[in-house]
Amino acid sequence: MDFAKIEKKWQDKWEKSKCFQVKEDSKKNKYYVLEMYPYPSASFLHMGHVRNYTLGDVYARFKRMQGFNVLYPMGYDSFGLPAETAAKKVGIHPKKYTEDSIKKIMEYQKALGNSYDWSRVISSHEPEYYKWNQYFFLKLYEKGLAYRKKAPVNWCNKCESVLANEEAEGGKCWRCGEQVVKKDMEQWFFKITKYADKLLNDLDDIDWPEQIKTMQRNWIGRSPGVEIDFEINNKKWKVFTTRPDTVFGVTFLVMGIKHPNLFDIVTEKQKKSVEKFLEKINSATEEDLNKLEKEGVFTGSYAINPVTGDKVPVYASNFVVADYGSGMVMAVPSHDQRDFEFAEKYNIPMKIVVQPEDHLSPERMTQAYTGEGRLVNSGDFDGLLNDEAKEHITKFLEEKKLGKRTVNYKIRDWMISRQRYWGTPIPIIYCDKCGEVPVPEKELPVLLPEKVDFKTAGNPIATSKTFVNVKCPKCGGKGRRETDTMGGFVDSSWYFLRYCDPKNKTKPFDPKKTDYWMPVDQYIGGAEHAVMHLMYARFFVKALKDLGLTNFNEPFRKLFNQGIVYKDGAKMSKSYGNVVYQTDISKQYGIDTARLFLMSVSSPDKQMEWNSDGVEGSFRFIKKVFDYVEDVKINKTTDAKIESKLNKTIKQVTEQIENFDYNLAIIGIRGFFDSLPEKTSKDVLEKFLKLLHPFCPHTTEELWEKLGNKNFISLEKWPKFDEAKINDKFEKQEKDVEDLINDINNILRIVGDAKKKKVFIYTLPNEKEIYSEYADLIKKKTNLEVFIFAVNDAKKYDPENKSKKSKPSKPAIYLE
RNA sequence: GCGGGUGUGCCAGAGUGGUCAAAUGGGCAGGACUUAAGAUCCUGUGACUUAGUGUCUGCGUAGGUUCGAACCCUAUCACCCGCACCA
Repeated sequence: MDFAKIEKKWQDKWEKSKCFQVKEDSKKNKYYVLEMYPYPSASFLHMGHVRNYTLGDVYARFKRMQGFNVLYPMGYDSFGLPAETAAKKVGIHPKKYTEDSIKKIMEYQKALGNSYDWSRVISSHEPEYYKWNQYFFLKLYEKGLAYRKKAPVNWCNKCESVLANEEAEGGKCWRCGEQVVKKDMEQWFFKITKYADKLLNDLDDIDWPEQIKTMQRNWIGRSPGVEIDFEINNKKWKVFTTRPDTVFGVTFLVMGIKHPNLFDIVTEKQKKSVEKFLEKINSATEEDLNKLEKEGVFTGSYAINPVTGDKVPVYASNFVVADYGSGMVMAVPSHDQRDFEFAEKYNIPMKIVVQPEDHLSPERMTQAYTGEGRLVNSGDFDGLLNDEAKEHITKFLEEKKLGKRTVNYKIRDWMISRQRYWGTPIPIIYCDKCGEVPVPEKELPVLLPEKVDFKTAGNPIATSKTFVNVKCPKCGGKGRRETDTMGGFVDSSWYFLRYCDPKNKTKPFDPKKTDYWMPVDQYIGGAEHAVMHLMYARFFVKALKDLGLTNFNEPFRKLFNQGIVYKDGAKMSKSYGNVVYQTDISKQYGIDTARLFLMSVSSPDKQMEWNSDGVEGSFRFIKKVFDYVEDVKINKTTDAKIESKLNKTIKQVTEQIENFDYNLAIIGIRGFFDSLPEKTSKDVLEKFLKLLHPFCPHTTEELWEKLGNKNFISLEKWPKFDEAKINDKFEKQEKDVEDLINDINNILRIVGDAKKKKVFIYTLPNEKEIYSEYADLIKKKTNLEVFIFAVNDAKKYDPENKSKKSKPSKPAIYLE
């Protein structure tokens, strides 16, 4: 079996025949299988990649054989930092670096034998692709969904450059080691928050792992509550709370120290101490900030509690997030742990307003009470269960115009701008007269300048004068082009749409085509994208729908998270130095072995420990199949036993592949193969090959051809099972025979006498025929000469009269 | 701290109330074949016991529910992954 030759042969044939290229066909049901497109940073594939791609290919091949029109494309997420870093370090242009990598990766991917439609390859760094990023940006900008505002970025003073989070790890600049500071700079955003509710609610309609949905729900962080007006120095300030039931217990207010209007309420007298406090917090490094406990400072002002009229002090503290809610909270130390800790530290009194059965008293409390109880010290609301009181007090506040219901979200707008070269230029021009001016659509794409200086600090793109200095599209005056580029998540938010129509020159895609193919039926990728890519892509699709460009709500109907491949206790990756390359295995055993092995060791959604030992087993199996099919004698008929087992196997394997229980499916296929007799029918063989095909496409194509078929097994119909042919009687028989064999072997072991050469089996008269059918098997498994008698057989050989022990399904045994 | 997950035999990994001493593969041991090695095939692989039997121990640890638990519940430990003061 020359697997290298076989692989090459079929990969060439597939490519030449274009058999995996698809087009829209209204007569056929479509199925869109997609793996998250890879970032082409590494020019090799390791077992983690092979596992991921095989996972998708098995599904695509399975669905194709089931008669679906399967779209299964591949492409490259080719913009991004690593290429730029390489350019700076080694002096290779990111474009060359990227395109070289893509070439290599593609070569390795093709060697996997996956059934991609290679005519649809896209790379996001190509102008034909990123042009449409710019187009979408302009559309979103028109609708007010793209906007610019100040936001903090990582900044290195020495390099005078913005740093990506990865470059600012540990709060130090990766290049010079300088302390990284947070600096407010103008940044571009997409208004994902506008879609918060849709993003949350539509999760119910998609078939994703619960874990990912939960992560997205938490990330969106919807919390309904009330905004209450507190008066400070005769001015109303809004305060958001989810616990209006505790409003009578407010003993102080806290404003976030980053609140833009903090100094409006700081009194002259307190100014110095507030400033000192801010200085202290600001000088702390990013790392220390996370460990910092709740600290605060009195602002000098007092607020009036709208329901009690009490005057309570207003503090500023680091524990309040300035850009959530109103950036200020009402503190109820008796019923909120954070407020409790703060109050203890600064000796602020507390007031109990929710009283549980076992009475609380402020003196004895060691932590806040956040449970259920009845209201006390709350005026007319006393006696209500606090849960009911929430609603009553909210109504009261609304009636008295002291507050109103609102919903807050944790999710923030999506910051898309990067002060980086290797990305899509943002199509905006700044003009002294006209301000921020979008580039007219017909001037797209705004090409990324190739000749830039990677040596100087800052964003390399800014070194291209021809790029930066342009005329204002509005007034023709002097303009300056935006030098920020879009982060890579913009690219990956719609690439699955481009696959539907990858060569379209006039539009990002033809809606007729996306309407046919979308949504992606089965998306496959790592869980690490739970709240980034998967959220952005959902937002994008929803926004595009509102722009009238598409007709569907969700991009990915089903999602499957593959498990990570580990080795020596760490995730397989180049940086850990524990990679096993695709070629390490394929050279020695062939790629089908690698595929089969990876799919059989464990459930695909679980992490797995790489262990090369097991590969042998998969290799042996493929070899056995190969030898068997080459030498098998073809029988015209098939006996009912095999027929039953075959149909049962088809039934189970079909279900198992559908549910991604690939490991179990393979066990079933192997089990069926083991039960094949020396002679078998072509039909059985062909069905068996079809079941195996998604896992071992090359081997099965080769054997399919050997059986005299001229077409591709890849395009054959998935076998159907016939429930009527499944007969459990055979299974019972098999089990009985197996028991018998075990018994014989058991006796052999007990007597410890290797001299036994013959086994005499005494069955009930009506069972003799059944056991006789298995005589060969019994011989094989016991290594004894087999004689089978019915108990009433007058001529039977039975010197010890064992035959009287015979029972139904349990023949008697005598060894000699 | 919160949320999610995992913990099974020498190893990897199935199994989620009885049919479980626990699939499948690997490793290891023994046997067949062979001049030999390899390949292939068969058997065994918790303990004790037994002409095909029976008993005990056992699925992170400790309890509980049940006629019955690897599987359900409670507590606990370990590891992994997210989020991280969101009022």
